[in-house]
Amino acid sequence: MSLLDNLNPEQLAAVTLPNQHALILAGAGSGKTRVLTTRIAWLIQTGNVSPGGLLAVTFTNKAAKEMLTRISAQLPINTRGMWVGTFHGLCNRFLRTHYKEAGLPQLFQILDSQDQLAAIKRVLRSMNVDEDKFPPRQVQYFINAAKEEGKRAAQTEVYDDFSRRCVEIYAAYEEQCQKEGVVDFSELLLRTFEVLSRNEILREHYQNRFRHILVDEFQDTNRLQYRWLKLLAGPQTCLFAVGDDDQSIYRFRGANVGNMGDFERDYKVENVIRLEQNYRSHGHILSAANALIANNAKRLGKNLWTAAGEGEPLRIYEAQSDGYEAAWIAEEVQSLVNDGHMRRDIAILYRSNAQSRVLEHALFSQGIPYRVYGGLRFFERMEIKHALAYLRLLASPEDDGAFLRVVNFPTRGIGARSIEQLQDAAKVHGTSLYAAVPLLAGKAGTVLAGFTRIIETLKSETAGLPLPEVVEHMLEKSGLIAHYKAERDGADRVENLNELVNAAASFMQEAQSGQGPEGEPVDGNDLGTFLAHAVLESGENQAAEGQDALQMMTVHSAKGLEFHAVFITGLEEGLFPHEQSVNEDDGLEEERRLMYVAITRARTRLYLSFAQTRLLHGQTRYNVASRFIDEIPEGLVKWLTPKLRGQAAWMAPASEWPATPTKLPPKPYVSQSSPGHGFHIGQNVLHAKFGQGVIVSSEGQGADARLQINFGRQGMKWLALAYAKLTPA
DNA sequence: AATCCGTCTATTTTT
DNA sequence: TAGACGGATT
Repeated sequence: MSLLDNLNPEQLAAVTLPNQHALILAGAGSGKTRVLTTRIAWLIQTGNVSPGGLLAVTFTNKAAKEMLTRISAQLPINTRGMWVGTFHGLCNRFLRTHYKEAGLPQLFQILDSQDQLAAIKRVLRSMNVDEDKFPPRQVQYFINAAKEEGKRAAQTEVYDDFSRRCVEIYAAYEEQCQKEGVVDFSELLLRTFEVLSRNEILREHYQNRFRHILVDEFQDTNRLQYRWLKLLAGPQTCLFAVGDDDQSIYRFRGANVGNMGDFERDYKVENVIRLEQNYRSHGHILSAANALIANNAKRLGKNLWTAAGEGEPLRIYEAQSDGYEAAWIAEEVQSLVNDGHMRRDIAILYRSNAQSRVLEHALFSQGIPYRVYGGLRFFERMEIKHALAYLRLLASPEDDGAFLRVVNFPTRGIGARSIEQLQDAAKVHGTSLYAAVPLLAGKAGTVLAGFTRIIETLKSETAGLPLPEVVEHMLEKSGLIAHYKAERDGADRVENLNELVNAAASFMQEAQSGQGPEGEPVDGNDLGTFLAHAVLESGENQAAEGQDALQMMTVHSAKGLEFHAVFITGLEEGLFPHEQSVNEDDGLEEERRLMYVAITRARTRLYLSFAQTRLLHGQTRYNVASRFIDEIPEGLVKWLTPKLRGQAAWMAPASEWPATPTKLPPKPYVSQSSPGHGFHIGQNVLHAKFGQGVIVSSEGQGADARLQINFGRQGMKWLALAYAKLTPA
């Protein structure tokens, strides 16, 4: 069996491309990962390159891991020596090796976004900056945006008072990080980039080493990442970029689709290979996706096709309210399960996390097991962050962030006054907080010395111990376990802390088996390596797999996944496309790409649903169906509810009604709020012809608002507010 | 040091 | 509506 068996002509062309730069436009479900890994295997097998000459970069650890597994499955070689990992993981590896050239301490610590925010808050406080005028989050965004443009504070341009001050804060933040020996996520990239730019010897070394650089999800790269790639790629390096501009959905975090076009131009790419055969979805689903995305103007161009049949039409459901929508979905899921489908092969997708609530409620009351993706991950939990802070102090006492986090946690009578004195002393002597402790006299000095003694004792007691035992020891001696055991709802936290010991154990095990997270053996006993691992790979953001459960997630997190049946919910103007995106430059097109991603997740069955009314932020909103529904050709869809322009579904004759959910949500929706005009739901009104009635529901806003009114004997009517002469009764 | 209360805010997310 | 956060209270 050859590597190249069963590849289609385009895949084959991509895999066996001679040594040159290449851009692969890989549509959804077109076998992108397979091409990437087979290309690597092929390059090695044909002797084009040795594993050490390969660099493959991804965005997520999951993708990197998957790539390594698949390469190993295809080739009986050791993947050791190959650089496969995330941008951040690879930069970390580089900086650990060349810490001197990078001007970093050997055991530099990595800050995650939370830590970074805390560090920025400290800077703001030390500079006496008004946090109302300069919200820490905004400053964080500013700094990261600058770094992702490759700019230091000195090079960051200023256009107003706000940005001027932000640049000053940026400069102070840089200085603080340097002093404390910490590095944030974007710093990993920028620092590596700078070292490579300025150090010719190193640059040439790596340029000579890496003969082939492969990039996954190229449409998601930001400007700095692209420049980083350009720097690593020497005259003899072939760049192989795989991406899909139609699936570019991360502009909001700096992704620059333009990199694809730039790459084509910068490297005079002769071969743009399109992978357009889709192996995932049935015909109607693909046609819907193609038709929808054709509404975007800025595209490189691509049309998916499948050898599979047309399959079923897309099913569209219009619900009276979000509650009804959820109840209907729950019933439909149950009937799919009754038909023998696994719950894990069914997904409910939504645009924003807030939508999961109603859905969860309906699923819960029908007793359908489900898993919601997103939320806190293991290494981001408070108790874990505390534990890691103790470990960080063991590894590097200069880490003021870690120091402040746990100096008084669990509480040991070290108040704000003591900390303030300590900070002053540290500032005067130019030392870290930890090193400044012996400088303090009096009560503050005593209590603080008590803390450093704990750390010192811990350090000597754990010297030479295996990592899991170090962690176990730390949990005891720090008092963390005791603290959470004493706390009312601390049981889960204690469990998580114990899980940290297991995490350390399995980290070591993985390290000893020769496969570090980046594919190279690591010193499994190295506390510093474990800490970096914890930050860079903060773990699954979902608890135990366990039973067969329905999958719930945002459309963003569904990217790259596929399911037998998919529900795309909340397809309403304002929600999907989101109202905030519509104002953004290119926002609508990105929303459409998001919808494209959502549609292409489905293999055989796709449901689209929307609700006339939705409770959002404690207010009832009256919604119109999403324009994306209109963009799907009629011939591909089947309306489960009567398609009535602007009319409520329940106005249709009973015969046309779909099966009503048997279990309705407990409270459909009750609202007294009004959408802009003077009338509200439940209000009694008088009409010249129909007499007295009560407002049942409404839709639209302002001048084109329409009200549904129950006139009792005269029946239910929809009236346009602008024409019906209504008076409050 | 812990608890309470008012205020604010509310797309999308990986590293 | 609900959650997170900061400041004030006990």
